[in-house]
Amino acid sequence: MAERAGSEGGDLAEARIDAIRDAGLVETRRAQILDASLQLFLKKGYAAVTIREICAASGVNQASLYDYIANKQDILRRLLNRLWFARDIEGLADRLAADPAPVSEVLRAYYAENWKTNRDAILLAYRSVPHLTPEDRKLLREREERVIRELSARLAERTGALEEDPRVRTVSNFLIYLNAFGPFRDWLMRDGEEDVMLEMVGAAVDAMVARLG
Amino acid sequence: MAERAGSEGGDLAEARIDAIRDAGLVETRRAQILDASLQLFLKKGYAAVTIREICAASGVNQASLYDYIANKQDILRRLLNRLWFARDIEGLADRLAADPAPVSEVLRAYYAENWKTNRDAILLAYRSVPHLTPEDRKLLREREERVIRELSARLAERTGALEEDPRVRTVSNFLIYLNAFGPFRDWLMRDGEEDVMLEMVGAAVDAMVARLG
DNA sequence: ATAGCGTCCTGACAATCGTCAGGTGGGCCA
DNA sequence: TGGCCCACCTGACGATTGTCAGGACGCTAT
Repeated sequence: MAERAGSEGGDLAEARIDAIRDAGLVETRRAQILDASLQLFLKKGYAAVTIREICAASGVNQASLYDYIANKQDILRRLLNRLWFARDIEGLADRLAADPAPVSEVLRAYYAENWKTNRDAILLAYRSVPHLTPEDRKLLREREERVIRELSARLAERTGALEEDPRVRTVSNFLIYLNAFGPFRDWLMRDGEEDVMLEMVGAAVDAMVARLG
Repeated sequence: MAERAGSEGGDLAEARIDAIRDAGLVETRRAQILDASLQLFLKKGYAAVTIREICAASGVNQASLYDYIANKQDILRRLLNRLWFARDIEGLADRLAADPAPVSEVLRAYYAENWKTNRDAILLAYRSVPHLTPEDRKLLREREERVIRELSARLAERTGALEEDPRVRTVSNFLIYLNAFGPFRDWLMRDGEEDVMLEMVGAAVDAMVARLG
């Protein structure tokens, strides 16, 4: 009924289509479609983008498009699976578990690395929420909850705070929100201020983490 | 050519319509239309909401609607003027100038008061950006820039940092972003954690402000 | 060369969109 | 009571939407 990506499950259901036999071709064309769609969705918003625009930008014929994706919603779901559900924000928890450096340093390093990479994923996910079905929205939320829970566990472990302490959960939530600072504000931030941004965000993170001790 | 709201200018152009004589009635109907539209825009996103839905929700006839607003874009512009441009985030700078309490306390008090009030304005503005004309987008950005500039001036004044210091600008930007934390994450935060949230955010703000000294 | 098959594309569908012309009705003033 | 003005509404317009049936095309194997 639905193909599943390689991850541990929990991602959005992707329709199966078997009109085209050549699996490699399917992959190629789907990549074209998804790449073009992402650009357009980010620029104009999901609902304002037409199938015809996607076809023009991806070079896929309007009828052929439906040999590779089931419908417009299916494009969004595949994009979110590719960007959001496969995104390595969960790596933050793993890194806290593995890296013996001080918590605040681990966090700073993480932000410095991921700030720009996650940009598209964050913007697409936050802005697409209204266009998702309730079930898909639920899955998005559950993934966030899971990430926050893992992060909380590592954070408690490293700072000595209790995992049930609501402050731990709040800080976790906050750390993830901080990761979206760059993407959401880059219509205002100028180039070259990124190091300043990191320094100040780092200071904020330090303070919050210190409170947990 | 365009009505102007009472504020100091810089808001979005609203079309003038003179089909209806009774000014009070115009105000009433427009309020109905804008209230209904806001709910729908927040729930489904601007592009996905139809005029027919707005009419059904507001109780205004589909043809009569155009006696009170010029077109769909006009609704969004009026909403942003009412919510975003009239929003009192600028009050943060004023408050910093007037309140002799420590900077961090002033900030905490501000967040505590405005967290929920600005919710709709923030979500609508952030999510509507793709549906605005380039000119309107420019006005949104200019307003943010202005707010940040004023905030930077007060912040420099109070902390002794130089106004040209890029860290000041970054912290200002950050303070405004923080104001959107609640709205953006309330699909995850549970009720009753607001005080915890404020405590941790407060600690973060303290740390950043201290760095400016 | 020809048959067979898998991909691509022309062209169109029903539905829905934003918008509005033009008629209707009811209340107010003479 | 009659006329008029003004807000309301019916009904429809052209355009655009997501979707797809069915034919055209090109390749490969014989």
